[in-house]
Amino acid sequence: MAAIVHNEVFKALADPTRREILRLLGHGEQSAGQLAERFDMSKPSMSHHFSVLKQADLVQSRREGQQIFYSLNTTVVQDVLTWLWDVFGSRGETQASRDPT
Amino acid sequence: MAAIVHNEVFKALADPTRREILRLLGHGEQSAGQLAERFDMSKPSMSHHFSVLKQADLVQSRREGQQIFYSLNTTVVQDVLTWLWDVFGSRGETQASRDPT
DNA sequence: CAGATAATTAGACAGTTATCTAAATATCTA
DNA sequence: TAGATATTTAGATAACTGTCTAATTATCTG
Repeated sequence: MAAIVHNEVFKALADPTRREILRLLGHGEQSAGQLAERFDMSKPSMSHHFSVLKQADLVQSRREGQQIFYSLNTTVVQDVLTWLWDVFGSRGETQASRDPT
Repeated sequence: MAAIVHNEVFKALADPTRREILRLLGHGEQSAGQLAERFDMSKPSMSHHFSVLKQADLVQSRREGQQIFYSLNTTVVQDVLTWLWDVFGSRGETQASRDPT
């Protein structure tokens, strides 16, 4: 049940643009173009952010014709929540197994 | 209830050393020296990490004689949990208040 | 006060990251 | 196949970050 959270996940969350992308994807999947037009940033830069999120396994992608649709991968974020809860949430309670990073 | 999480908080969590510091502080407050001797890293480097954590308001410090004791600031992490939950936690369930945009 | 201890600040440096423009790849349609 | 559209890849660069050593500050004690 360890819920290992790789460093990539935290690094991916460290950028405000990427967090905003995740928040938008919270409304449902969107194409790269749809996402990109919401930001004042070049498309290659946006593509870079998609890549980081994908590498962290925070999002999934699917091609449909010329477009690529991104969506949240909620299970990984469950792991982040678990990590945070493990460190901060159980203050003063029984110390179960603890997972390094 | 918005639970604004500053960028500093996520940037602070992006480093594995800092996450380990937080984890250790989960057992209770510790002095800078006690924490530092757990890591294969110079004391100034550790001090830098303490500073980042403090700036993010993830930890608090208190001086006792020559030593400075650090402890978790759990309320800020509650905000992180809330942010994550807001984005990822309620997928597919009853749609409570969700941030517009 | 002088010396010891605990911790931080200052400054330098290597590695990483976010961003851009230009070029390439993939797909659709006429 | 040629052209249009959607997206990524390549390469460059400025800014940021983590680390170190050396120096400084703060506190305690004889």
